[in-house]
Amino acid sequence: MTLKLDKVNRGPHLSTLVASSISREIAQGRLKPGDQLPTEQALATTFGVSRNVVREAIARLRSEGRIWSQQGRGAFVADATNATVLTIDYETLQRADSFRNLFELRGMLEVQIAALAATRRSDADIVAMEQALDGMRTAPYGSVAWLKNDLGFHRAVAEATQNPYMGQFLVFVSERVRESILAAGNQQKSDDMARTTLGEHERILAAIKAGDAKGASAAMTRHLAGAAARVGLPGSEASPKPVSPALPSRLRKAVRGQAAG
Amino acid sequence: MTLKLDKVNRGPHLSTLVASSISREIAQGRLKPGDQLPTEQALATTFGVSRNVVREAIARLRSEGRIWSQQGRGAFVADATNATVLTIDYETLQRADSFRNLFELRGMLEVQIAALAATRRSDADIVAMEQALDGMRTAPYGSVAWLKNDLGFHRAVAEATQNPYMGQFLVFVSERVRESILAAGNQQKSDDMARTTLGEHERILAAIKAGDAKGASAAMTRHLAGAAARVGLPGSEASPKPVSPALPSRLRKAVRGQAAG
DNA sequence: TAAATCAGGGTTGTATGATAACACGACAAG
DNA sequence: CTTGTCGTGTTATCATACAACCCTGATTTA
Repeated sequence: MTLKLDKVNRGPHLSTLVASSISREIAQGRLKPGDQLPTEQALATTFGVSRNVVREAIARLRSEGRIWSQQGRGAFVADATNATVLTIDYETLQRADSFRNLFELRGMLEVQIAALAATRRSDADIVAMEQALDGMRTAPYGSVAWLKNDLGFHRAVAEATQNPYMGQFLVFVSERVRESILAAGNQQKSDDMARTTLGEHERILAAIKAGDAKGASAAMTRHLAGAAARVGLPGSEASPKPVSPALPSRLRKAVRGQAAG
Repeated sequence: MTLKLDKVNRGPHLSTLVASSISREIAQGRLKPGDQLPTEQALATTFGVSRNVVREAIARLRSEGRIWSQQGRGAFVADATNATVLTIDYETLQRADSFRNLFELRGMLEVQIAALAATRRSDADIVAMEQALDGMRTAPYGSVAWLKNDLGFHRAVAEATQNPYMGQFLVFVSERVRESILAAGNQQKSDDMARTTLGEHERILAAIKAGDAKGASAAMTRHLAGAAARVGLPGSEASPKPVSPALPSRLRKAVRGQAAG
C-alpha cells in the first residue's frame, strides 16, 4: 500500500497561517474594503499566538497591498485594486483548467513578443538567444540545464523587445506554467523531442534575426503548439474559436493550445 | 496660489526600509542565489534596529519568494525564478519610460483579449459590460466613479474570455498604468473627452456583442490610441516599428502608443 | 575501526513586557 | 466657534528570554 502523506506543511511559520487566515477572511468577503481589523492584541489572543507573530503576518499582508495600517489608528482592509503584487497561490496551480488557462495567457504573450522582438532586436539580443540555444544543444533533454537555457531563450526574446516588463511578465507566467506541469507530472521524454524542440527554437531565432515579424510569431505559434502536444495538453476543447483572430487564418489551428518550452 | 503638498510618506516603517535594502542587495548581485544572509542579530546591529524589525522584513521577503529560511540554519537567497509574486516598485513607476512600456504591455493584452472575448463572451458578460457603460454615462468624466466603471468595463471584457488570469493580469497592469499616470499628473479634462471615450467603448462592446473578433481588436486598438493621446503620450518616438505586425497594416499606426482607459 | 550517541554552540521561531509615536475624542478656556 | 490640553487606545519599536532546530565534534559503544 502506498503512503497517503498529507501535503507537506508549507510555511510552518505561525505568521504564515495567520496571514492566510486573515487573507481568507478578506477573499470571502467577511472583511470588506475599508473595514478595520481587530487590534493586534485581539488578533493575538484569538489566534492564540504572540503579538509578534501577528505583526509579521500584517507586515506580509501590507507588503501585498491587501491592508494598510497607520500608527495610532489601526489596520484597515485596502481596496482590491490596490494590490501591489500579482500572485497565484499554489493550490489553484494544481487544477487542470488553471494549467490550460495559464498556457493560453503565455501563448498570447509569446506570440506578440516574438513579433515585437523581430522589429526591435539588437545584435546583443541575437547573441543571447544563440548562447541559450547552444546551452540547450549540449544539455540532455529535460535536464535542469536544458530547462534553464530554454527559459533563457524565451527571456532573451522578450528582452529583445526593449521593454523590460515583457520579460518580467513572461518569465513569471512561464514559471507558473512550469510549476503547473510539475504538479501534474505527466510529461514523457523521448529522444527526438530534443531535436524537434531545438528545430522550433531555431526557426524562431531565424525569423527574429531576419527581422521578419510575421514569421517570428508564426514560428512561435508552431513552437507553442508543439510544446502543448509534448506536455499532453488536449488542445482545442476549451477554446473552440481561434485564439488570435488577428493572425493569418492558416495559423489559427496551431494557436488553440499552448504550454511548455 | 494653490498648495503644492507632497504625497504622504508611504511606508515609513523600518521593516520596509530593511526589506528594500536587502532586496536591493539581491537585485544588484551582491547577494547571489544560495548565499546565506547574515544572522538576524547581525542584520539588526548593522541596520541599527531591533531584531523584531529585521524579522518583519524577512517575513516579507520570504512571502515574496526572494529568500527562504530554516530554523536552526539561517536564511538563504532563493533562485530568481522562485519569486512567487510579480511586483513593480513605486520608484520605477515614476519614470517616463516605464510608463510607456507599461502602456505597451497593456495594449498588447487588451487587443488580444478583446478578440478572444468576442469569440467566447456569454450573455452575462454582455450585461456586465453594459452596466459598466451605464455607470460611465452617469458619472462625470475623470471622477472616481467614472474611473471605476472604466476599469470595470475592461475587466468585464477580460472576464468574457472565460480565462480568469486574463482579468487578473490586465487589472494589475492597468492599475500600474493608472498609478503611473497619477505620478506624472499631466492629464487634462475637456467636455467632449467623455463623449469620445464613451463612443470608443461602445464600438468595442458592439463588436464583442456581434462576435466580431477582428472588429473588437480593431476597436480596442482605436480606443487605446485615443487614450494615449488623451493622457499625453507622445506616441511613436520610442517604437519606430509597428508594435503588432500581425494586425492589418491600416491599424499599425494607431497601436504605437497606448495608455489610459 | 566504525557506528551510534550525546553535549555544546549557533540560529531561527515564538513569547512577553515595556516604551515611544501617533490618532482621536472629550473637555475646558478664550 | 476656535484653540489648547489631556487621557485613552493603537500601532511601531525595542529588549530580553526561552524553545526548537541544525550542525559539529567529542565521546561512547559495538
